[in-house]
Amino acid sequence: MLRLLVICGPTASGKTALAVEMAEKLGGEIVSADSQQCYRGLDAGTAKPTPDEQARARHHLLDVADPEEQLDAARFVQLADAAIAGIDARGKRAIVAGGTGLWIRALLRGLLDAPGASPEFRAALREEFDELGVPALHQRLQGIDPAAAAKILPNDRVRIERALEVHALSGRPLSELQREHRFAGARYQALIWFLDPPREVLRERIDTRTRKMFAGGSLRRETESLLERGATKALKIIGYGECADALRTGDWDLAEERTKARTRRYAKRQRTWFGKDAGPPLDWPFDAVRLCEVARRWYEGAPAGQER
RNA sequence: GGAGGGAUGCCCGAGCGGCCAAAGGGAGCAGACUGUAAAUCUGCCGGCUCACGCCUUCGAAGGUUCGAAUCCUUCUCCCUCCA
Repeated sequence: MLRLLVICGPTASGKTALAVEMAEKLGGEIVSADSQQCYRGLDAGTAKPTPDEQARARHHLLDVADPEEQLDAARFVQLADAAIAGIDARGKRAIVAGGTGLWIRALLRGLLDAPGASPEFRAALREEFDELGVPALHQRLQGIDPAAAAKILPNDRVRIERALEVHALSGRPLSELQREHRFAGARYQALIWFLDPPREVLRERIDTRTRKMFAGGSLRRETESLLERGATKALKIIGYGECADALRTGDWDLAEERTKARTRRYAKRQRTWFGKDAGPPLDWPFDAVRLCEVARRWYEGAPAGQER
């Protein structure tokens, strides 16, 4: 089984910088596991690796879709698998770096075998339940897949719709598929580094980054371009929606503050996720030189468990 | 100088005699997560307590009342209008 180094952690924790450094020192290429950096045209707002960073180390899965397209976890796994295979074939080392917990989990453990999202099915559901409300959807799920309904809260529209969709398209209840799958099988041998800076440090880094984001003109240009193209889905991404608001209201300070706050909450969710999935975080501050040695040994076949 | 309006929990803001430790929002804290995941959703959020509960809060000090964030008096500060 192929060996990978996975660098995860909350946004602004320094994943990119560490990944680039490791790639340079170890002869590696980076596979981005980021659900927003994969879109073209979203650079400043997603803190995508800069051209300079991309020149220092080869990156994969950046700019592989347009913002109006939907790149989901399953598609990500396909693309990442292909990228990793390519890296291996070139005799290089694959470094996965990113903050999208579900995507990393999916890459490492696979997703259950179920049909993909069906826009038609979702649209029909929306139409039918527009008036009735989300709890009514939950009621329906209760009748179809009680086990799934028990685990999904009555207002969680996204999950309820998905559970209904899986059943409607595959004929099997989602809860049953989940019971069989359980993320049980490993697809790669992964050395996982969870970057988790102290709260105050992360906050400061988020503030600084957001300030620069708004001070430079790129975020604004990118947002304007999204608005022109009607790529409204991208306005859900942290920073872009706030920027679009500011373009309308002129209140840039508010937009910046909101972006900072939203980023903080996002970072918290990431911490919660990785705290569970990735185990204890790396000591902070980390020693890149030592980590480099650790990674080298890992790629050379050191047994799991001795990677620290 | 005169006439009004206002001061509420970290912030904004509702409440205008009991059902008020005080709606709602924000921030903060914790958590869930199997093809939307930077999404979606949940809980906590004055103090003490595992809890029944107890204690201290609605600018300050007095007062009315069985009972006050809510009514009255004085004081402090803020805003608007007239001079």
